[in-house]
Amino acid sequence: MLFSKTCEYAIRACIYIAQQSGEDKKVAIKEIAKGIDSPEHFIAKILQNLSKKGFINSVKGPNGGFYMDKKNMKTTISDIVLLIDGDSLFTKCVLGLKQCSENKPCPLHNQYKHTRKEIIELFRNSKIGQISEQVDLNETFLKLK
Amino acid sequence: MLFSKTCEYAIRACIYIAQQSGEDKKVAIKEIAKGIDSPEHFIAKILQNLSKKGFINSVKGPNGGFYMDKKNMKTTISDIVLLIDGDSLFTKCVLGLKQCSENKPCPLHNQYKHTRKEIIELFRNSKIGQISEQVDLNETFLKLK
DNA sequence: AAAATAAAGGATAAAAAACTCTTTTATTAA
DNA sequence: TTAATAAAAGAGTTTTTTATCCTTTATTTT
Ligand code: FES
Ligand code: FES
Repeated sequence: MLFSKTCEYAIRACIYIAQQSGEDKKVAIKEIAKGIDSPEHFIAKILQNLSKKGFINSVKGPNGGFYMDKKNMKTTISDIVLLIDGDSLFTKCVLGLKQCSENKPCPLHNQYKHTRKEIIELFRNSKIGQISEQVDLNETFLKLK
Repeated sequence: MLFSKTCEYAIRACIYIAQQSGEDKKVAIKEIAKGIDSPEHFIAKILQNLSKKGFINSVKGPNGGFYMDKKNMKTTISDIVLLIDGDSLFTKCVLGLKQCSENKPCPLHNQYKHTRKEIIELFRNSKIGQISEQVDLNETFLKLK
């Protein structure tokens, strides 16, 4: 498993919010939970955190909810992963050595470093705004029926 | 994190046993724990499991311990991962959708599938026997200092 | 045969991750 | 200005992962 459950939900939620909302249209927790098929109270906590860190925007009260402004549309998958799971996936030794380095590499280091670089690039190049468009076109999905 | 802690220890332990042991020379739990810098009682449990599944060989009593026969030298990292962590890393959706498929792909599926293939290949092509030789030559390491 | 050794097995404990519930605060609309 | 709404905040529970301890079994050496 690359990501924690929390991180999976966070990414799906961000994409959903980007796709469903606008400055005027907001989406409520309940709708998000349904839209990405996640536990309602759990995603609530995650959204709270994303909001506090400024990754998504929120408004309380009637007609309130979550939305994503232009700036936040540029957030990358990498940004979200770093916020939720930290940089372990990107920097830590795949076999759990205290640190990953070229001097004292683990037996998988030399092959794995290339794959890891690819992973990092992939997530760095994936912007929420652009991804949400694919979902909008029904090319990709955030939950299964 | 790609692997569970259990899986990291299991891989390191297998490589250590392959490198240190032979049909006549066996290594004890204590030495293994030191050699790969893992909790002694925890690695004991893991070795028990690896032994039961036939991934490593063991002998009880004085001068007993763990070793690895010719056949087990051919075990791959992939085999160990499948035993300990199951196939989630290789088959499950990276964003946690109920299933990963081409029909209903998640937003990361199309790029990620190539990376995943690389990961799978990398681990399938890494044989314990061959890896242990690198460690023997001090080219790669199982613990830091 | 007895004592010593080392893994196997089983039960438990601590920590982290996943998930839930209840109360409070901000905002809006009636 | 009151009632309703929806997120924020905080506390709590459950489950899984990580780790430890103790007893039993097998083997070997004395
Ligand atoms: S040292 Fe293990 S991945 Fe770099
Ligand atoms: S559907 Fe998500 S990785 Fe294939």
